[in-house]
Amino acid sequence: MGVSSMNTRSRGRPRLFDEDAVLDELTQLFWRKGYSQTSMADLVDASGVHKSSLYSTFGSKEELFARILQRYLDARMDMFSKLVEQAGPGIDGIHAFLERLRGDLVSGTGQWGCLLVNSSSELSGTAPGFEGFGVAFRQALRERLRGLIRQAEPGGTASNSVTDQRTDLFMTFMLGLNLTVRGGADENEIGRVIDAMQATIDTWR
Amino acid sequence: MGVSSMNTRSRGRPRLFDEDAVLDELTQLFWRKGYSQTSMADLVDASGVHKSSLYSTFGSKEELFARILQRYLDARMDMFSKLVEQAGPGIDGIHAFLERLRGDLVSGTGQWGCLLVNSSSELSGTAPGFEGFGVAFRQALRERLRGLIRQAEPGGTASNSVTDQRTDLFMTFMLGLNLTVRGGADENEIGRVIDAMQATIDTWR
DNA sequence: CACATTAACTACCGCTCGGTAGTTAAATGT
DNA sequence: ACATTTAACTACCGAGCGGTAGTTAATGTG
Repeated sequence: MGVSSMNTRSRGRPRLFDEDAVLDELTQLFWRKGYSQTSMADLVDASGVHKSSLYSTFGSKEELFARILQRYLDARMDMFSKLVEQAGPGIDGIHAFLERLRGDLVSGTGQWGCLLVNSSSELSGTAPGFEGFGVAFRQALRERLRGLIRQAEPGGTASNSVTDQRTDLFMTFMLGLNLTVRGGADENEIGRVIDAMQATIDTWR
Repeated sequence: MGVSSMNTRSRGRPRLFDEDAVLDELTQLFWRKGYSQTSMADLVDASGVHKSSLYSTFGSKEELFARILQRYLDARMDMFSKLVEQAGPGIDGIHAFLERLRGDLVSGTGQWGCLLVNSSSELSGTAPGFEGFGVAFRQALRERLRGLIRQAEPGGTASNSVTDQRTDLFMTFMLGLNLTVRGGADENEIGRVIDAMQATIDTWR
């Protein structure tokens, strides 16, 4: 048993593309255009991977999208967890959290909103197998946001029910903000909306 | 010139279908399934009107949808204007407004969210000719909500900037609420979200 | 080397999509 | 009665859709 046993590659011809890099590319397409407006031909063009390779690697378009959604969910929840960590304690932590978002929403992929939010809206009422996912994603998001709000009350001054209410309000605000951004709001409108929430959060002191 | 001159029908063969009734029917389809997931075949089946009649009456699918969107916008803004009237003055008026919504969102067409919100999310980043519509619709909605919030401050106790901030917050909340509803939230989750907003509004007294 | 395994690549399939030409039917105008 | 106008209805089109069979090209294994 030499070191070569560690370096065991899979048997046949090796992949010419990096799976993660391709998934990143395809994620952006679905994110920007939505599920049903993105064709397999689009995915082929964007990735440079031939169609049958996509199918043999990821299965059907629906399976591919399900995997991309899960991947995106994991990444986004990790990101939120870290943002909550970095936010710091106290009401100022929530302020910092929101200010961090402000910069991300006006350019780049931020303009497309959140893939989970968009998909939860698009797939409702049509897609089989995606019904429960909107509920699940909001639960995951709520957990993180509850952590953010909870650590803003170091002395335990707020009751659980107050924390829960603030969490629900904050999450609903986050959803609405994402929708505003995706709906084509300019930097001014986005700024005003965030300012409005910051003012409300300030009353929690 | 007898009375018959008042009863002047158009020259050719009369329509067998009622245009408004058909538009109502098609609106529900687009509302539930979204624009791109609704095919012309779906529209034919739902309306009972033959395909070429739909085309000769409404033009292309895109034109038909644009008309339905405008129609829906007008109807919804009328509805909101009336809801604001009925709400009455004071903070209790806003409470009443929200309570009125609570019942509408748990069943029937309310479960599908708002066609304008859904479409503003779906059409962003793909649809040509629909870019500015999300901004326009949020402006129209904001005007109504500003009226609601303004009439809750009879003594002029709040400055314009405070009114504007509350309006932005309330509108963002409304968008998030619609998204939550369309995302498959049950009556409990919807109730909690509305409760959270009611609590915030109560601090405006 | 032959062989098994896996991926790249080509070519194609059946179906649905949005859209339209052409014909028949029902009303009005002269 | 006859022409005109408008709508209902039939039949069809080219393009794009998601998906697949079959072949060629690399790799590891014996």
